[in-house]
Amino acid sequence: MQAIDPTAHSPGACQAREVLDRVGDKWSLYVISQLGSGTKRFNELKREIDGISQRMLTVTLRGLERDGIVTRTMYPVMPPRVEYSLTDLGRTLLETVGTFVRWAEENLDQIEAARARYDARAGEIEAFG
Amino acid sequence: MQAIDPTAHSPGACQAREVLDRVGDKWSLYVISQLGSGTKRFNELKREIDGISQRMLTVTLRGLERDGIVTRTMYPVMPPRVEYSLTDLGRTLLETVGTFVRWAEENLDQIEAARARYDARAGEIEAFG
DNA sequence: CTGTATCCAAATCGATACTG
DNA sequence: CAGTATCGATTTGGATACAG
Repeated sequence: MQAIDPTAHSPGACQAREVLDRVGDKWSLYVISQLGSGTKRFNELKREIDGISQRMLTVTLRGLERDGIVTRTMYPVMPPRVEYSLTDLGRTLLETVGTFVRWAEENLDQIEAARARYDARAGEIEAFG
Repeated sequence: MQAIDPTAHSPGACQAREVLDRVGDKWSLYVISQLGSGTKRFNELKREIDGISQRMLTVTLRGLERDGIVTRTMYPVMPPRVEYSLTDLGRTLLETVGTFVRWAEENLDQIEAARARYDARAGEIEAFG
C-alpha cells in the first residue's frame, strides 16, 4: 500500500486518523461485524457482543450513527423497540472490517506463538542477563 | 462477511478481540502503514507519524515486535542505530490495514457530512425540542 | 540516537441506580 | 426494552528528566 505521509499535509491523510479512531476501535469493529448479518435490536447486540457494557454499546452505536454508518429506527410502542442496521456506507466498511477481523482470527496462533517467544526471551534476560 | 458469534465460544473468535485491540489501535495502524514503504529508524518513524510521542512510539513498536509483526535490529555503534521493518506476518497485515486506511481517506467527506447533519439535528432538538 | 523512568492530567470504562 | 446519569477505578498518554 501507499504509506501515509503526514509531511504532505494533504487534508485526507491528516483527518483520516480521526475516522480510524472512531471506526477502528474494538467495539465498533464488533458492532459492524454483527450488523453485517442483518438488522438487530439493542439487547440482541448486547447479548451477541460478549463483554460489552450497556454504556459502551450505547456510546458506540451513537458514534456509528453520527458517522452515518448505522441507522437507528425507533418504534414508539410499549415496551420500546429500537432497531439498528448498516447504511450503504456501513456496508462498504463491513467488507474492510471483515478482512481485518478474519486476519486476526486466522493469524491468532502465529501471534500467540510470537508472544510466547518474546516473553520467554524477556524472562531469560531478567533471570540471567 | 461472516458475523462473529461469541455464543459459539470458538477459541478463535473469543481471542481475536485481543489481537484486534493491539493491532487495531491508532498508532499501530500508522506504524504498520509507514513501515510498508520499507525499513525505518526510530526517529524517522517519529518524524513521519505526526503527533506521536516518543513514549507511544516505543510502546507501540514493542507491542508490534512482541506480536511478531515488526523486527527490531540494533547496531551496537555510537550513536546507536536501530532499524524497524515488517516481518512476513506484518506484510500480510499491511494489506488489510491498507484497505482500512484507504477506506477512511476515501469516505472522509461522506462521514464529515453525516456528522454535520447529525450535529445540526441534535442542535435543533436542544434549541427547539 | 534511542531509548527508560517518573509523574500527572485526561480519557475510558464498568457498575450501579434510575426513567419513560 | 432501551436507554440516561453518575461515580470511582483503571488505563492511557504527554511532558520531562535522565542514561547508554
